[in-house]
Amino acid sequence: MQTARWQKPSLTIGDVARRTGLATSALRFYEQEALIESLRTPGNQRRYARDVIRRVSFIRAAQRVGLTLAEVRAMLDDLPAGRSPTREDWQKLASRWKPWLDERIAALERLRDRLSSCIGCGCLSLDSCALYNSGDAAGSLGPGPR
Amino acid sequence: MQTARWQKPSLTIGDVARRTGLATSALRFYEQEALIESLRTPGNQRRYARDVIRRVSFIRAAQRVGLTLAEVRAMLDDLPAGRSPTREDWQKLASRWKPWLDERIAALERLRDRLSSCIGCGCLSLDSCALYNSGDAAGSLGPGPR
DNA sequence: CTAGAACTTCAAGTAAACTTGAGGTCAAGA
DNA sequence: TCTTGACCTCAAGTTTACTTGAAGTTCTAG
Repeated sequence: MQTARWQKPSLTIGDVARRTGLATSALRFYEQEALIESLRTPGNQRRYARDVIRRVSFIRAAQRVGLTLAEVRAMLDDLPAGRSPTREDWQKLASRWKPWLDERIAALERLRDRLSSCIGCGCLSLDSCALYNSGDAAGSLGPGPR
Repeated sequence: MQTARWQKPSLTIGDVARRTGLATSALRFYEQEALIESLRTPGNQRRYARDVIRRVSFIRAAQRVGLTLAEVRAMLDDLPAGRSPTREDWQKLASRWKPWLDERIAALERLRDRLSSCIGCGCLSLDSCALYNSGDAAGSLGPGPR
């Protein structure tokens, strides 16, 4: 077990795992994918700044709403590498991604509302139902795996 | 090319592919996964009822908002196999899935609003920012691939 | 100083959702 | 009838997002 004896900004990978709820293997994977960073001790063990916990939380939150890690990386690349992000950095990130988020929210609401309206309308054949007859058909997700 | 000479409810796999925007391989895969059904010609080729197009559209809409195929199958299993779905069938399906959809919509809105509020709040360190300090950390997605 | 928990790398495995390819059959217009 | 595009099956490949395992190293409490 790691005790918090050092006041230096150096969390072990186990500390970060415990605080974020992720497995250490996932954190190593994220680092490999350039989503997070770490310093090394003389003995080659990873040490993380506290920032990383917030960064990981953000990654998970974004993933949970359907962004891929590649998309998350694209988002995080809008933030500066060395320094703390400024308001302008966030402005850029947010304006870039708000339309995407809005679109996704709208799609979800459409599905939900269609489901509900199908209950209300009492259509038995469903031929004229809004749920079905709505240009949602095409492969707007593209090919490949999800 | 298939001409629409028969008025029978029998679309070829190519017809369905064209109308839904999916690849034929995807349709075969869906059938293998028991998401859709087909009849066979004497020559062993698939023939689909028109229903399948709406069913596929539904599957894609649900997938687009983040449901896995397993979840979609669970949804569709709420609908009867042989007969057309009644209002009660839809009622059951909708009441089952509305909370899930509501939760997902809320999560997306949270992410969007946090992003926006971060712009407005002008926090440079982001230590006290709502975006970061909000019990979103834990692995609520569970282990395994996405 | 030493036991053992925690860490290291690297290779390989896994699940989901398909796609691709090989090798062959079916069907409809010229 | 023949040709050719559309269809068939089955096996293997692909991507994403990780996990698991082996084999070895580091760190720290006792």
